Amino acid sequence: MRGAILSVMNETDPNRVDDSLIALRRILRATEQYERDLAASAGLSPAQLRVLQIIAGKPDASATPSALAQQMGVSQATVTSVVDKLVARGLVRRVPSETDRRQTNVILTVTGRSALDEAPDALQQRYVREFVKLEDWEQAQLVASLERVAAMMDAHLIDASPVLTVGAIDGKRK
Amino acid sequence: MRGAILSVMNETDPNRVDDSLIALRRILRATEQYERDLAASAGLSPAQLRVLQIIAGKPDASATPSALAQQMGVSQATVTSVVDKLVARGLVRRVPSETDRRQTNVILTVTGRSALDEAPDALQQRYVREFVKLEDWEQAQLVASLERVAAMMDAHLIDASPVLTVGAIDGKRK
DNA sequence: TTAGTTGCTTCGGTCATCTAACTAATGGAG
DNA sequence: CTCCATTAGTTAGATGACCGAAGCAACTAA
Repeated sequence: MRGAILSVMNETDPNRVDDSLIALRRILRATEQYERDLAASAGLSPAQLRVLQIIAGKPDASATPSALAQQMGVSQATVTSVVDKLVARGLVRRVPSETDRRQTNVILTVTGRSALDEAPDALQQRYVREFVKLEDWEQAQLVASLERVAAMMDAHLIDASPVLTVGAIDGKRK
Repeated sequence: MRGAILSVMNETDPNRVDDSLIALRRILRATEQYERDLAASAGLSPAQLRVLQIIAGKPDASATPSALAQQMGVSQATVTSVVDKLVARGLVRRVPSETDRRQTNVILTVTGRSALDEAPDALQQRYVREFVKLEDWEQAQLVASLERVAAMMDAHLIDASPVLTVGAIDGKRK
């Protein structure tokens, strides 16, 4: 790797910033890569998978397009097109809301549910397996650090809502 | 409820795995979002920016399409199209290799270089600013944790090559 | 009732990406 | 020195994600 490039120093060791950024990059890359493979093997695109996961994470297994858009950080128009595809595959269904007829609830079908079960969360798999092996204090440490980093990064970003399928985790450790 | 995995201490952790995954998700989302904003403000797409960064990170500010493809984890065809766009904007140039005429070197133009200078690395900006504020031990802690997580995630993935623009880092304060 | 707001879809684009050819150069086996 | 397999890149043709703007309902207030 590189190294001596930034040598001069005063207070903060620049290599540390560097190291942390590199580690972050690795994490990002690994995740992206994995997400792609995963989606591919499940016959779903990452975005489609994400929608399924978000919906599945809701208590009633349903969500409105606008909620999805917000959670995913994309526009409603985008959600519409992704949902279209999921509908076409019979993984979700659009059900008009009864309380407000402008709203549509996107709900999982049985097929969709099982498709999801086939495809574990992108981050999980390998990571979770390793994680549970750690000592208690190490886990706590990691969580604290990650949250710290997350806080540093998304400070201004509204609501980074966890998508993240608690369900899938439960499934594992039951 | 859950967490039967740990026994020793008070059964603190109501799902740490969860927490860590959520934090990770936040990090990913923040990064993606930021990358988009950034790219938008620089008039470049994320992929284009990434190519520029990788090239700039090379000692001679040049890289072959295949090298780019590998580092980015995409196909050569993709690189070709991204590079096409960069060429169209005059940010890079294709220069046939002299040693092997099958090869092409993609090099930064002056314009490309300055475009890059305008656009700091996606991860940096906010994150780095916060990072350097931390106490020394906290930084060390974070780095260790991040590396640990990275190792857990990319175990099998080859080469997570740091793209990451050493240049932009010392740009922060030299 | 009328006007404004909200939720969603439709439309027309751009960009990233892929796989499958295809072209050109290289380099090794005869 | 001549073939041909291999390697580097590009071209072609698709699909998907995404966006902004425009359109349409349905709600909400005045």
